[in-house]
Amino acid sequence: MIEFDNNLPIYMQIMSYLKKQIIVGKLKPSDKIPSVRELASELQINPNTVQRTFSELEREGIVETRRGLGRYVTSEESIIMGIKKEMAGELIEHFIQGMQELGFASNEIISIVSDAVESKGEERGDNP
Amino acid sequence: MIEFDNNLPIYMQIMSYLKKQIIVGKLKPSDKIPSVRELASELQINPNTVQRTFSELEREGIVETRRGLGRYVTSEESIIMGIKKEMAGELIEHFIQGMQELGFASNEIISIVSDAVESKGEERGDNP
Amino acid sequence: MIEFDNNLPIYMQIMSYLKKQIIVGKLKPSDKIPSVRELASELQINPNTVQRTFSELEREGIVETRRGLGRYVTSEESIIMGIKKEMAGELIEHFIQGMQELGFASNEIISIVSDAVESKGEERGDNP
Amino acid sequence: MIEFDNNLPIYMQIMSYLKKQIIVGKLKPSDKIPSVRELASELQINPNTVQRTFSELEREGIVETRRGLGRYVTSEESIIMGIKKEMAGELIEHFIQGMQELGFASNEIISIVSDAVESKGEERGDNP
DNA sequence: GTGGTCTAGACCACT
DNA sequence: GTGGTCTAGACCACG
Repeated sequence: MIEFDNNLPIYMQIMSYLKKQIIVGKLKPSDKIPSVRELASELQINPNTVQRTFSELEREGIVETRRGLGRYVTSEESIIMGIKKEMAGELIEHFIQGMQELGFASNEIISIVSDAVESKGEERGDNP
Repeated sequence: MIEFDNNLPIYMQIMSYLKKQIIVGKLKPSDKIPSVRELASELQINPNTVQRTFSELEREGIVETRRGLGRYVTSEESIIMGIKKEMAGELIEHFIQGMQELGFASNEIISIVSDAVESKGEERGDNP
Repeated sequence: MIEFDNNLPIYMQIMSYLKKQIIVGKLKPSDKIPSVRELASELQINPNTVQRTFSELEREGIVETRRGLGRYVTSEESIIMGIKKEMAGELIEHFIQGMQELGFASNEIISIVSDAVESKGEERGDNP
Repeated sequence: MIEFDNNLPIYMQIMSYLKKQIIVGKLKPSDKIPSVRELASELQINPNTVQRTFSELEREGIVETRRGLGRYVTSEESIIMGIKKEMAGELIEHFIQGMQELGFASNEIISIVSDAVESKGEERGDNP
């Protein structure tokens, strides 16, 4: 289940949710993805909104439609790797540019990140 | 001059631009800030939009209006430090959560950031 | 093997494929055509889809069913000539109207077509 | 006013109509295009359908949205030339491939086109 | 005023 | 069953 954040369009939140599912391997290449109606009722949203999500994902080459059968995760792993790189690249770019604009020096940024991942890790028990 | 990104409200982009100016010290506490008309014509945007920017900044305590005199950056440095922390905190939170959702481990995140700040630094000649 | 274009119904793509086979003489009048099952497994599609293709072709008088024997290309050559004219007419009509709507003059259209058929011919070695 | 053809989605028909308007210069670079509501009421269709048309045109870089102001034809003429080439290229490709699959030889295709543009021209009085 | 999103519900073609 | 399109109407943020 997804918790929706009111500031971002729902269809984008589902897009990014599904992309992450694919990237971390919970949805594998050539897997069937839920139908529009299925996902809509599961997420308690309108089928049109789900439809839009899927259309966009298809435009990006991440899912493929087989007429009358349903939608499938693309079988081309290169595309999936591409999305991962793209999403990570955007995160990094946005983060570092933002920090530099706030006046943080390179070494400060690195040490802040180090501290943050450690405390995050502890939260999730990654750091026994 | 600001390059506007169409996905974000213009007034928010100006807000964050002005906040950064204050944080890095280009606008100092108690400095006068440009009038609505001035800024609007400089940025080629609707005065209403600038007006909204200022209202929001005022709501956050970052600028103060002195009737008949104009608007000024707050003189309370604690507020400015607060904004800096807040903006940095949001950046970090967003970044690390995003990277973890993409499946990156803590050490990967740190090394990616290290690489990125280095190459960024070189671009700008920070690393002689 | 046919490469399916997802934008057009599969049954129509097969229809047009079979019509062309007939027009160019690879399937001759009174030839037996493959059974539904055969064609379906050959093209890796649902038998229902093939069934539909055949029904439509039958409706147009292009194939005939002989009960218990199978389906055959019509023996009436006039029908075949008719299809050829019809398909060619549609192509031409669609093409010329489209080009004119794009603002191309008559002489431009002719010279573009001349250029195109020449380069196409070379590709296939028609122009030794 | 556009006459809608039931076989093609309305939003696509409007897209191609607007593209043609731009290509032939009835809509010029940087021209404002009608608002969603305007065009919807003019064409007697639902605003959502127009909205979709515009979104797609924007994705293709043909129109630009200025927040709160409206939509404008792109000012980059290179994009417009690109669409013209693309649309013409598709027409030609589709036409010639189709004719060749029907068994027409290169010289036949050329003479058929010549005949067709002449008669078309006469219809419209281009050939006094 | 503008565009962007969403819901609700319908119809259609395809497999 | 599947996806694709469309209508009707609503709400919101933006300028």
